[in-house]
Amino acid sequence: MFEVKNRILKVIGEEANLNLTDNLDFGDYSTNIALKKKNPKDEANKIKDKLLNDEDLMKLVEKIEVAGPGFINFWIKKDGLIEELERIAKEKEEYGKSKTNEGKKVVVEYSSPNIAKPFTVGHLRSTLIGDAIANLLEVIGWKVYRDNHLGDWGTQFGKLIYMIKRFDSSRAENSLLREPSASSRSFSGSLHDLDLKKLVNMYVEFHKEAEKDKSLEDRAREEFKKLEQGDVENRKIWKFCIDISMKEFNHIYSKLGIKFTENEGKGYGESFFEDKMQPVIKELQDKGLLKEGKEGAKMIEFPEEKFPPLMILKKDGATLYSTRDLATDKFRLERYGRDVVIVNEVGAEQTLYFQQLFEVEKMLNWVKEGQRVHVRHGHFRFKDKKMSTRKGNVIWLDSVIRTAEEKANRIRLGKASEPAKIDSQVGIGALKWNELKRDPIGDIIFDWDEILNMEGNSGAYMQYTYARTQSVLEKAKKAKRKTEKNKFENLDLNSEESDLMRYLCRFGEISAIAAKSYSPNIVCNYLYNLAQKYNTFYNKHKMIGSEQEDFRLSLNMAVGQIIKNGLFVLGIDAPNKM
RNA sequence: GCACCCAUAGCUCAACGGAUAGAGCACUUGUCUUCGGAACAAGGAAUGAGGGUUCGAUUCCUUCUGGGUGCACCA
Repeated sequence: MFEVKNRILKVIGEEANLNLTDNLDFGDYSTNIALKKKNPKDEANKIKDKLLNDEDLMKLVEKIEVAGPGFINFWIKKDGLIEELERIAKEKEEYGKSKTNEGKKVVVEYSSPNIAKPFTVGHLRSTLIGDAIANLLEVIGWKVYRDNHLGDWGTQFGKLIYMIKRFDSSRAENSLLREPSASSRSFSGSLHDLDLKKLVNMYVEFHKEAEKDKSLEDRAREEFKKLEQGDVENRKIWKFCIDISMKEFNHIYSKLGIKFTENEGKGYGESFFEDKMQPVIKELQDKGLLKEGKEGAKMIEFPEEKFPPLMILKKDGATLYSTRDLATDKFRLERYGRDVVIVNEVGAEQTLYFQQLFEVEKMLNWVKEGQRVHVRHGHFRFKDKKMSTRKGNVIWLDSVIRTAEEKANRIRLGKASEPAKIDSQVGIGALKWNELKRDPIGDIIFDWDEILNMEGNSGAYMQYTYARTQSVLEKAKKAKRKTEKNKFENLDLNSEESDLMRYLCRFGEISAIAAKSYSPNIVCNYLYNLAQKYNTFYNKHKMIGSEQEDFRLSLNMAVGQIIKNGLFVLGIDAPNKM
C-alpha cells in the first residue's frame, strides 16, 4: 500500500493530496489535485495520461479513472493486494508494526488520578485514551515512555491533614466515619480504619464546612505549608493517604490492564518534583520572567497579553501546579532527551493552562513548536448536573466495572437457556470501546445503557466478530482444509471479496493516521467498518465448502488478525471464544 | 466582561474543504434443517439560524441562538 502511494506521489508531486477513498467504488486512492485548476477535467485527464506512461506505477495500479468534477481515482492491482493479504494472514502478531523506526521518543502522560480522591468514570477517559495513544505510537515505531503524573502533592493534602487531625483528636462522635476506632489516638491506631471512600468523605465534608467558615481554607494552606517544609507528623499522614489510594488505584489498573513504564511502573507523581522546583524558579528569575502580582504572588506575563498571566508562586511562597509541571518537563527533557515529545492526556478544562505552560516552555527555549501536546477530552456529566468530587456526586469506577462484568454475564447466547460463562474481558471491552470509539472532545451524558452497550457498534460486537473468525478457522482445521497452499492470482473475485480485501489492506495506513493525530477513535471507526463488511460477507457467502474456499479462509484469517491487532492497540482483549 | 469548545435522524455518534452526509439504538418488515442470531438484509427519518469565502462548505470566516468550560493564590 505504501509502495503504491509513494509511487503515485512521485509522479503527481509529493505534496499532493492523495487519500484513501471513503467509498471503495471510487477506488483505493483518490486525489483532488486537478480540482484546483481552471479546467479540472482536462487537467485531470492530462495528469492521468502522464500517470499511464509511468511503467513502474502501472505495474502496481490496475486502473486510473477521472471521475466526478475531476477527481483522479486509483485502483490497486489485485496481485498486490493479495500479496498484502497473505502477509497480514501470516505475520500474526507483528502486522501493523512499522518497520522504519523513526527514532522518535515520546512521553505519554495519562490517567493521573489524585490521591485521596475517587477514581471515577471521569478518570476513565484519560486512562483509556492515553493508554491507546501510547500503544498507537509504539505500533508506528516510536519509543514510548508511559507516565502517570499522580496528584500526590498539593493543597488538597492540607485539607485532608486538617480533617484527619481533627478527627483524630475528637475521636468518636465524628459522623464522617461510621466505625471510629476506640483505640489509641496515635495515627497507626485510629487511622487504621480509613479507606479511600472515607478519605473522600472527609474531603467532601471539608468543602461543606468551608462554605460556611472561610478560615478553613487558610488552615488547610497552613497544613500544606508544614507538609512542604517536612513536618514529620504531616508527612506521616500524607504517606498514609498515598498508601490507601494506591491500593485502590492499582486494583483498577489491573482490572483495566493498564501499565505504566516510568519510575518502576508507579509513574512520577507530583511529589517527586518537590525538591526539583528551585532550579526552575531560579531560571525564571534569571531570565527576568517572574513578575510580582498585586498581593505578592509571582507570575509570568505573556507578550501582548496573548494569555492571562500564569501564577508560579503563591503570596506565601508556596508552589503551584504550574511550578511542579515546569519541573516535571525539565526533568523529562533532561532524562529522555531535548527532542522528546511530551503528550498530556488531560481534560479540556485545562486547555488555557496548557497553552500558558507550553508558551512558557517556549519562552525558556526548552521546546520547539509542536513538541508539547495536550490531548484533551470532555467529561461525563449527568443530564442535569455536573459530577463533582467536592460535592460527592460521582460515579466510582469500581462500581462501573462491576456492573459491566455482571451485565456481560447476564447475556444469553442464541438458544442457550443458561447465561454463557463470560470472561470479564467482555464487560471491560464494552467499557473501553464505548470510551474509545468517539471523538474525545465532547462531553458524555452518563448513561448505563450506553456505557455498557453490547450491541451494534460495541466492544462485544468486535470481540464477537473476532471469535467468529477463529471459529471458522477451527472448523476448517477440523475438516482438514488447507489454507495457504494455493495461488490466488487467477481467481475471479466477486465484489464483496474484492472490497473486503481492499479494505483490509488499509490497516497499516489507518494506524499511522490515527497515531499521528493521537486519535484512537479513527482505529475504532475502521475496525467497526471492517467487522461490518466481514459479517455481511459471512452471512451472504459460505467460507468453508465454497469454490473459493482457500481464498476466503485467507480473507477470514486476515480479518481476524487485523481485528485482534486493532483491539490490541486499543487495549481490548480478543478472546478466541465467547 | 473576555477567551476557548460543542451543536448532524426521535436518541447516541461518523464524515483529510469534495463525489449519493454514514452507522448504532428505537420503530416497521424479512433471514434461523446454515461455518456462531451479541449477526445479516430492507424501510422511513438529519447538517441550530442568518451572512460570507470557494468550482464545491457539516467542515473555513463572521453574526446570532442554545449548551459546556476557563480566566491570580485548586489541580
